[in-house]
Formats: sequence, structure tokens, C-alpha cells
Amino acid sequence: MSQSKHEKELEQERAMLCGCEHEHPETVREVRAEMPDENVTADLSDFFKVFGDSSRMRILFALDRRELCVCDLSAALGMTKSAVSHQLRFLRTNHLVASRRSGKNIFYSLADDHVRDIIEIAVEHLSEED
Amino acid sequence: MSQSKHEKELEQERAMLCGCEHEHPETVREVRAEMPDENVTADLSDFFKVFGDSSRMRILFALDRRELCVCDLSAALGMTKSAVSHQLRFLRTNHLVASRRSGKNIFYSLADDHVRDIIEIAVEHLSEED
DNA sequence: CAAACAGTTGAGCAACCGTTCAACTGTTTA
DNA sequence: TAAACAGTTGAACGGTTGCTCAACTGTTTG
Repeated sequence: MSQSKHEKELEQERAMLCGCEHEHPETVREVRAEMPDENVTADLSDFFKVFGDSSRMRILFALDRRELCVCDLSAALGMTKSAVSHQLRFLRTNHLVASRRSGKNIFYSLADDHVRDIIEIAVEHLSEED
Repeated sequence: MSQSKHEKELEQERAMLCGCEHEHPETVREVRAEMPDENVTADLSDFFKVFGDSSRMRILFALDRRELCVCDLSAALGMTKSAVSHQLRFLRTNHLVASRRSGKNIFYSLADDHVRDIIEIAVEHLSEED
């Protein structure tokens, strides 16, 4: 019974959004059924959001070969320490960089090889579309 | 001469951003030298920006197995046709989807296998961090 | 302990972004 | 040709985001 109620809601929602109740209803139903959970797609897009900023991207490239302290990062990238620190927090939260204190300095490094893999594929994709 | 001028600018810029002239100047110089061109990092982050929105991510998942018209997409995802259309334009511009008109409908499909590769790695990454 | 330095943090601001809304193009059908 | 439908587009609004600034924590050094 909650089943049929759900079906009814789907119908209503479908009708609400476009006049396509008569179009390809089975297709719509199938796509809905196969779609991953909304949490999954949200987590995925949140993950990619991290790469979707050129400052963060440049930080990741800078950390690709060696660990760097915030100070050197900011000097190398031409950003203030504050701006770098904000972005590093973002990257840390998303488990993309790791930090280590050494005296007054805090050194950051890449935490994950997936970063390199993902960027590699992106480079490949971009090199094909020119 | 323009060489030494450039060096001088670097010194100044470094000093401007943090008090680290005395810290690891060679490291900073090396990182600067190895950094990819600013255009490259900008293109990369622009590319990832496309994946950094849950609506676009859901559209990509919906298109993973079959082509769909805008109407069915909007019904399946619970978005207005207008919102879907705006996002499809974004995806089209970035060469991630292709479109084909058939009568009144315009069918969209994934344009590139890199999409699947990238999402796969992201899923892997996320499944490791729990 | 005080001064200096490395880094973090929160508030605030400006730019950006995704959605809605309404008007539009283009195709089909009567 | 007029009506109906699929899809696109641009303006506008509201939320998000990245940076700046200033105040803060924590470490080292004199």
C-alpha cells in the first residue's frame, strides 16, 4: 500500500515537471530505479568540487613531488598564507593531503595516489578535445 | 637582464607574501619552475568543475546506460526541463555529452568514456575513506 | 617571559553559480 | 496555418564560495 502511494507520487511529480506522462514512462521508471542513491551522487560531486578550483589544483601540483610548508606554498603560488591555509583545510577534510608539524613549520603532502590517477585521466581527456 | 629583473620580482613577491625569504628559497624556486602553466591548471579545474555539482552528476549517471530526451531526464531526476537544459548546455560545452534530434525530442548521451573512468576512481577513493 | 614567526580561524565582502520564470525557437499534427 | 509540445535562452534572485583582514594559537628563540 505504501508501494502504490509511492507510485502515485511518482506520477504526480512526473506530470508536474513536464507534460510527458504520455511520452516514455517506462524509461523514466527504469532510470529512477537504476539511479544510485542521492547520497552517493552528492558525495561524488563534493569530491570533485575539491578539484574544481584552480588554486587547489595548483596546490596539488606543487605537492606532487615533495612536501611543502604553508609558507613555501604561499610563496611558490603567489597566494597569501591565509588563503593557502583555508584551501589546505578543505583538502585535509577531503583526505587529499596529510600534514606533519616540524618545529614552527607544518609540512603538507599528498595523501592519496588517486589524486594523480584522476588528474592523469583529465589531462588525457583535455588533450583529445582541441 | 630581463632574467635578473625576473629574479628580483620573485624575491619581492616572496617577501611580500610571507616572511620566508630566509626559509627555503631554493625549494620555492624549484616548485615554481616545475609548476605547469597556469592555463593548464585552469583548464583542469574547469574540467572538474563540471563534475562538482550533484545535478550534473545525476544527469551523467542517468545517461550512463542509455540516451535520454530532456523531458525524460527532467522527469527521472525531479528537475524542471529548464534546469536540465541549462546543465546539459554546460555538459555539451565541455564535450561530455552529445545530442541528437529526433522529431520533437532531443536525445542526449555520454560523449566520452573518460567520464566512466573518472567516476570509477572517485568511487574507489571515497569507499576507502570511511 | 617576551618577541618573533608559522599557521589557523571567523567574519565580511564580492564574485560566481544553479535555479526559476517567462519569453522564445523549432518541430509535429490537426 | 494554428495549436501543442520539446527544448533553449536570458534576466534575476538567492545561496555558495574564495579571498582579505584581523585576531588568534602554538612553537621557537633570546
